[in-house]
Amino acid sequence: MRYNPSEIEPKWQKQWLKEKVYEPDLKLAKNPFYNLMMFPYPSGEGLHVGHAYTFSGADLYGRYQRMRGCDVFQPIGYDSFGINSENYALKTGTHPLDLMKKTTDRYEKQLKELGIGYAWDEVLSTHEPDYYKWTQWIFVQMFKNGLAYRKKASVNWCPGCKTVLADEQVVAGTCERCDSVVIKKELEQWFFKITDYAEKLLKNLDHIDWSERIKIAQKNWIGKSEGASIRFSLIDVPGQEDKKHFVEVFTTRPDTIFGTTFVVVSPELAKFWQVSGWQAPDEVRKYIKQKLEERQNESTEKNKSGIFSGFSAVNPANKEKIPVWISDYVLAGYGTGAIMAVPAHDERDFEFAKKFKLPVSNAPLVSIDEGIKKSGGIKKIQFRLRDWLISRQRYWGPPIPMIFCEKCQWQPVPEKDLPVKLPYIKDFKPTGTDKSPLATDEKFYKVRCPKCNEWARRETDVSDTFLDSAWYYLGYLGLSKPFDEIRIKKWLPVDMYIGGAEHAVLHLLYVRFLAMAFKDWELVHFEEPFKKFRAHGLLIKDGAKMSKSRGNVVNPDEYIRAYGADALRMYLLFLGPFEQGGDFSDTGIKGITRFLERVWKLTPRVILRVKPEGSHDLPAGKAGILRSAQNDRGEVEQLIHKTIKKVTNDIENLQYNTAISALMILLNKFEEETVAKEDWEVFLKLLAPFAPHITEEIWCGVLKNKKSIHKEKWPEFDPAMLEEDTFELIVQINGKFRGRVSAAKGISEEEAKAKAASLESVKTHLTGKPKKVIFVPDKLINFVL
RNA sequence: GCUGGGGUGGUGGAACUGGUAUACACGAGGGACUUAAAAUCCCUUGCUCGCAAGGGCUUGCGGGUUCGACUCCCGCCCCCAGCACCA
Repeated sequence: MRYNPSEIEPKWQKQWLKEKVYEPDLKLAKNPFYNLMMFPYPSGEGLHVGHAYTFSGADLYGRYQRMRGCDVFQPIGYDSFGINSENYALKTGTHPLDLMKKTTDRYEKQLKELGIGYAWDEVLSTHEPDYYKWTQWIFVQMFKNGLAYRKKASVNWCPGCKTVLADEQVVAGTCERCDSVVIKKELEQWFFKITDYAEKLLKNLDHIDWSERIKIAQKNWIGKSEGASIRFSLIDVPGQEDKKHFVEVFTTRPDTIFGTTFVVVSPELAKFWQVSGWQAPDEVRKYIKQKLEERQNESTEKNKSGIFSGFSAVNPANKEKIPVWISDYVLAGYGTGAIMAVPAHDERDFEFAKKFKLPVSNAPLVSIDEGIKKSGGIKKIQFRLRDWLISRQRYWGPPIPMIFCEKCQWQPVPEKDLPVKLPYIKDFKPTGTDKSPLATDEKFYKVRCPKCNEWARRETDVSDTFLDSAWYYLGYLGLSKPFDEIRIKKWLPVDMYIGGAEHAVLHLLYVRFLAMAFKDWELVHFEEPFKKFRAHGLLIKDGAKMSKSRGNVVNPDEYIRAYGADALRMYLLFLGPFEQGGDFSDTGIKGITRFLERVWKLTPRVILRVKPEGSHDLPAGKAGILRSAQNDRGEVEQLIHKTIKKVTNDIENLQYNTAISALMILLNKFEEETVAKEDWEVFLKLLAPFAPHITEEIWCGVLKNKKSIHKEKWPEFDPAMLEEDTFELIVQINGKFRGRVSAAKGISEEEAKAKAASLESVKTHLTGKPKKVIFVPDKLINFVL
């Protein structure tokens, strides 16, 4: 019988579903383990091989935990709301609602063909009213708790996606999604007050078990700076001579206060002064106007420009009169929008001073505390993190559940009226204005005020997709009641979360923020939703990222068809360390196919307990010696225990590539031997998380076991078996390897010397008496000449 | 520029706490089987000098510490990811 994955794989996939192998009892599970992986957004192209890679790696971990005796909950769903899905709908001219059914069905089929062990009973899609009812409910709670507010601000606008974006979605001045250059617009929008949690978001990073690179990215993004806020009085401001004015700056270097030679303010702050009565000279007005316009259209230039305001400030520390400049190198949205410039200690200030021939002081430094004291400043902590802009002027998202009434102002939709259903709008194209397409549907937006019952207007923007995904791990526990206390206590926080590093300051930050809010509202008992998070690497092709534009995207379907899901999964994980990613090439998959075929072929030989065919006339060599040795069994048994240890450790550390190599080594050994059935069973169990179908077929189909191998107990190694009484003594001369010799453990230096000296290769090099001998017990001996 | 990760054979990649560099695969070459091919099995395979025995060299580059360095220290170069005028 040949190994035929296309026959056995679908068979077991069906059987597993039927037996509910991957459906733990959410209420009664005794040993819960929540194994979560980032859910995909269903793109029209279907699942690609990158998904296959990450899901295989995460599934392997879950399978391992199941065999370790855990009730593993491994759910899946679709991040189906949002601009990505909507854009695809626009491209194909299909309504996203009609599209979703088709695409999620396709994903489900593909995921099942990969043999990922999901709890399909709990599958969810964020665009379904059952789900977004709770997304909206969370919005309402945010509003009621003062964490959702409206503010007119200069916000990021993506001309490609025709909507505003959060700071986190702007990558190097361009849209994270469509690469358009993001511009600034002055708009009134909904924000979530993530900054309230800046300190906690930062502090908790110290104790959560997350991939280091994600923690660092979040730390930088939150960007805590400790410094001082210092006031500089302004003198002779034209048009304001009669009043006392000052400018407040934020600095992390109050110790350099005596070196301050000028003050710089952002064009935005200058504009504000102008509006407040400052009569600026014409060329200054012109400059401000021009810079403000530029900031609308392009990301900030590094070429510093600037202009003298015409008036001065007083350095509070030494009472020196210094000029006030206006420049675009000072940001409006950070600190106070004004800085004290210390060219002697700040590269940017130095550059600016050089360009405009401003003085550079060499005044000495003082201590930070003294600097603050002398300048009359106060200590201040400043974060780089800004509030989360949550509204989107698009169609395909959960309508923001708010109503505006002229009399009562903003009112949340009463909870009993949730969900606010997204109406089916035929023309769902973004309008390009600051209004969502929902604003064209009078039936939708014309409502009664929930408070006074007068006619009012419903909010027509939808919320950011990242709000949908910021709580989905709760949704899997049951959409009828996602905050069910018993289930939450049992399953959360999530034991293991695996996903992409690209979400470091997006999803992974938002999801922590929401959990902290939930904790404060006493909905959950944890601040941190994921005990452990690991970022997987990126699967690349020919050294480059896979992308549609490069045309190097690999579809997993054809590989499943040609080699089977087991081979594909195992091959992907063999490419490199899971946290580092790998380079996909289709030649390497053959190696895994050969391996699985050899596993398949060895099975009948194990049952019959025969040596491999043709073993008698194998040439003497590694194999020949092994067979003739008396202690065959001992050596094989030791290797089995070594392999159990290695595979176990490697899975724990997500080093699947080396675990697979250890399994290959064991198989190579088995092929030279007569294998005992119990040893073979150990091997199959170790292989089961890597290749779930073939191992199940052998386990149940060939070996006639009743219970699925995936519910079997993970093998344990006996540490005593790993102890050896002999070791390979390494012999070096001048630190260079010259040979090795087997020796009993614990031999003395003298014995080792004698043993080493008897080696031919040593004799030829050991000329004369060594100056020194280095002896490392049970390891090596080094003669220094 | 800053932060993090990395640079090892023809390729993907191994290597404990400083102690045999190149595990495991892929590819390549040779052989067996076959009418032939595929598949399979066996052997070889870091580079280099040598008929051979054997020698020399080799973990991005240059130094250092050490009996001994892929591993530690100093100085550089390159690649990937993130941040980027955050005062």
